[in-house]
Amino acid sequence: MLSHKAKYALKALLYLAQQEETHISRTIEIADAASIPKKFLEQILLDLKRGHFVGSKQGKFGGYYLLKSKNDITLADIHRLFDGAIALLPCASLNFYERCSDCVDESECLLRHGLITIREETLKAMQGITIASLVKK
Amino acid sequence: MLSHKAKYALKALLYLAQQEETHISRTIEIADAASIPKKFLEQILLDLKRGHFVGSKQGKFGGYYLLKSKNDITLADIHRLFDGAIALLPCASLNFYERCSDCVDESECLLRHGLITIREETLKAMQGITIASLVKK
DNA sequence: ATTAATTCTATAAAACTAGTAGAGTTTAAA
DNA sequence: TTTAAACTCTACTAGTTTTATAGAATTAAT
Repeated sequence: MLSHKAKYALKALLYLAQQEETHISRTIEIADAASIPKKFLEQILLDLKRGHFVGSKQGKFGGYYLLKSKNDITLADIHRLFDGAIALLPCASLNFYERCSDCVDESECLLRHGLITIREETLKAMQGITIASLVKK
Repeated sequence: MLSHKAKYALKALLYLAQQEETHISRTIEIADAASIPKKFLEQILLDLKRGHFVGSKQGKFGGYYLLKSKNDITLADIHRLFDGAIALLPCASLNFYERCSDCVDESECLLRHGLITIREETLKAMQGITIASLVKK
């Protein structure tokens, strides 16, 4: 399941993607339009900025705008940024790999093989969903 | 990501699936073989019993055994029993449907459509992984 | 009776989540 | 140069969930 943070991030990105290219959106504007607590959204937008998905302009008349193309922001990207690994266990993860403490021999683990298959399929599906594809629907 | 409970449940089921059909496994035996805290495993096995995946025999020489065929226990089943919805948001879930409190018009939600697609693909993949398929690898 | 097992309920510590608070910084414009 | 409006940053908190642990009750075989 997605955290609220990830869900709010996606809603915010969808909002930004629907504005004109040159438009700069204030936090409060996004928060109101997408029903997101403003102070919470502030943190989320900063995370999205640190992830180089959005850019910001500070000061009066400042705000946020899409930095990456909406075709290049995938569900997988946002999941990883806010909720971490796509895989069901760290030992089956590409970007968040970690060994299981209770694992004797990883290469012999029956579970891991299946979970890697799942990760491959889920990742492919999640990379197929972009902000652009969501807006078009 | 899977909870430890779900992971332990899968490891326990894999252990049971590798025993002879008539064999009854004690909790401590499974716990030792699969490196699972015994008292924690007790709860998990009870959950699996209530979910009709395993059966039990009480008293001396009692223990647990597979109730369902290992071909009929899927990763999706275990995920749902211990970790709930397969979908990334409750509004995109089949078995754990719930409306988003911040949603104005669900049929208009851009996010939901994409998440339903993901759920369909993930579910199909997870239903393809059975205890039997994991043991065979 | 005794032993060995499951079953049940309660508890507790740690981690995580969701959200809030408030001070600081930056920028545009009057 | 002052003011207003915005982003930026750090800390905090309340609540929930997770991961167990403890111990008593029940069941069944010998």
